[in-house]
Amino acid sequence: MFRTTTCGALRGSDNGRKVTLAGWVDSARDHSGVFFVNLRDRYGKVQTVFYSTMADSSAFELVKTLRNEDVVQIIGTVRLRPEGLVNPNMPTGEIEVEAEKLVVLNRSEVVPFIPSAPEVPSEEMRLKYRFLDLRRPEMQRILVLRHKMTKVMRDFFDEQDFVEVETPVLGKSTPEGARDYLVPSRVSQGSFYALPQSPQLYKQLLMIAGYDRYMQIARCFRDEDLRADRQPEFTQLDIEMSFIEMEDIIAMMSSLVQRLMKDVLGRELTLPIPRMTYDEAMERFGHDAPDLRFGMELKDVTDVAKETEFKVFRATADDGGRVRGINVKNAADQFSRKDIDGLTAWCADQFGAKGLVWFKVDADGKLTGSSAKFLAETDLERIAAKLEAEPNDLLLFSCGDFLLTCRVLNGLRRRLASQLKLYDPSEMNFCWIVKFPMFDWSEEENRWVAMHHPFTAPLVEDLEFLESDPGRVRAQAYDLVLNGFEAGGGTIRIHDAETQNRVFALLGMTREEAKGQFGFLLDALQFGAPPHGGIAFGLDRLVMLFAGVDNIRDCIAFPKTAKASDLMTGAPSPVAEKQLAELAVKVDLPPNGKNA
RNA sequence: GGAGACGUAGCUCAAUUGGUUAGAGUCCCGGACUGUCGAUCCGGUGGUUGCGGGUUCGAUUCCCGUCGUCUUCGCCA
Repeated sequence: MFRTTTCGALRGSDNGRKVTLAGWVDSARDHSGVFFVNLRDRYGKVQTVFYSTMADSSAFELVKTLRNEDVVQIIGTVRLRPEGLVNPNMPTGEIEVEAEKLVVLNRSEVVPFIPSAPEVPSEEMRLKYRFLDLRRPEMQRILVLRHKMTKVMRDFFDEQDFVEVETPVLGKSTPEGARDYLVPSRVSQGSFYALPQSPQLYKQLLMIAGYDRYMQIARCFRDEDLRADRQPEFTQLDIEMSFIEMEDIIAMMSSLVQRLMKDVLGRELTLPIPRMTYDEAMERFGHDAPDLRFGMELKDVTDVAKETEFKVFRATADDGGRVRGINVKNAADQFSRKDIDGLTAWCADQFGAKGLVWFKVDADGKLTGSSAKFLAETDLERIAAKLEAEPNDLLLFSCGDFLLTCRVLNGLRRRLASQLKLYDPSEMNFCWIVKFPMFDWSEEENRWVAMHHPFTAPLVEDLEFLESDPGRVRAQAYDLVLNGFEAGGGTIRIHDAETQNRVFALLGMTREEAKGQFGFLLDALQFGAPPHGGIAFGLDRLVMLFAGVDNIRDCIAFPKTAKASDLMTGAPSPVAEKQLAELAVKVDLPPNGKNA
């Protein structure tokens, strides 16, 4: 037997047990007559001790040659540590293993970095030597947490009669949505598969096929630029149900989240999860995924702006724009003029804000600041009242069209809350956002585009405006928000061909175009499609939030860099001419082609 | 596609307004030590300052380009 126990398992009660351990050398300490080796595996660490007086003297010579990350097997006896030498910082600190035999299973070269070192190496090093990085306890904690979460998900849905079905990875490219990853076909030269952005259409077809409760932990691909919380290859918990309404999905998923909180983090979550409409979220927080762990809500003062002579305010209001602001409570003394200029420049750079109007509240509750002199006393008082200004508050205002003020104030709100530590980072704050708009007007394409996807069902009460006032139509859509991140989202689908065709028409798609792209779905809708809907959670992001880390790469075993490359394997890479020839693919780099 | 930050020893970092031989910790090598646990102590090896160009008497430092990593805007139905 290679090992009779793991490195993290031994306790005082194992005193006297003869054990065989196997693992990596975490540290080796030479005290001449006594030699300590801390042995590590994914279950923990245990101290082993070698004495110069041990029976097998060759083992004592051998142990002196051990270096970090050598893989060894140690046979010995568990001993309670002598009095005063117990290490309370180690779970196995009550005991040590007195070695009798040492087998070197494999020597390690000198490692580029030591997994147990206190300083974390640069991310570049970690990604290049990911196998070493994954030896770090923090990475093991996250990957095990991820496993627990997917296990809870599978158990939960299994108990509710869901069926896990795998859908294809090689699929058909569709023009809507994100850029596709393409895979050339050898058998049909000149034709391409697309990797799925999500299993959306397949899961709807499964509903039509009668699998009324479907789940999948599905890999999805989107060839778009990356972010701290976005990878080109990511995982969704994908759900679809038949004969249900939005309330059923929300209840089901709320219950899952409650279970995850309980089983994974040991924390209670009281249901129901609060709800907010999209309009309310945009009005109060400037974003459709508001972070509700802190206040600093957006307040509108456009009506004051309309009546004032202060040009910045007045012009905005007269142009049909909005003047909105936030109150940074009790922070005026923490922001110098220079700091505020810094915030203004940041807003200009990040969101295209023309400027910020700011006031500080003095000890008498009066607004002061460079813009105060342009405003009448009564206007200042009205503004102060609307923002519930108190002495030493800092008020920041953004002027412009509604969406600009949303972007600017949401950005400021998040940045300042983080900077001023206005929330408990360990809080898990869930919220459902409902009643999203169906369509967005695209200036670029000069047409309406679907905000979710073109199979989303409109709210029944808004159906009548579908042609007359598309901007007014709201969708049967719902997002779960956790700590200001969109954790997941879903919709009730259109299940009749007539409504589907009306939506396609509004999106500027002819019947022929729709048929060409989604013909199989339109066909299927005519063969007995049940009412259905579903949702998908971003698993990597959910793990990130449950693990309390701020980076999705730490939640994926082998992630990609911001340029979508894998520093360990070197993917993507050029391929042999022969491979390209088989696929009838020609590489045509631009003259300044940056490709290697 | 745009913006910003960073790139110095194997690793983590320092280096004053641009100024002598680019330092420290760790790792590694050698030595000491019978109770350490981020061991300690003594000694030693280790550098094309990412790469290319420019300014300068002199560049880790300033400028331009380029590559890489990160953050972010656009983008992500």
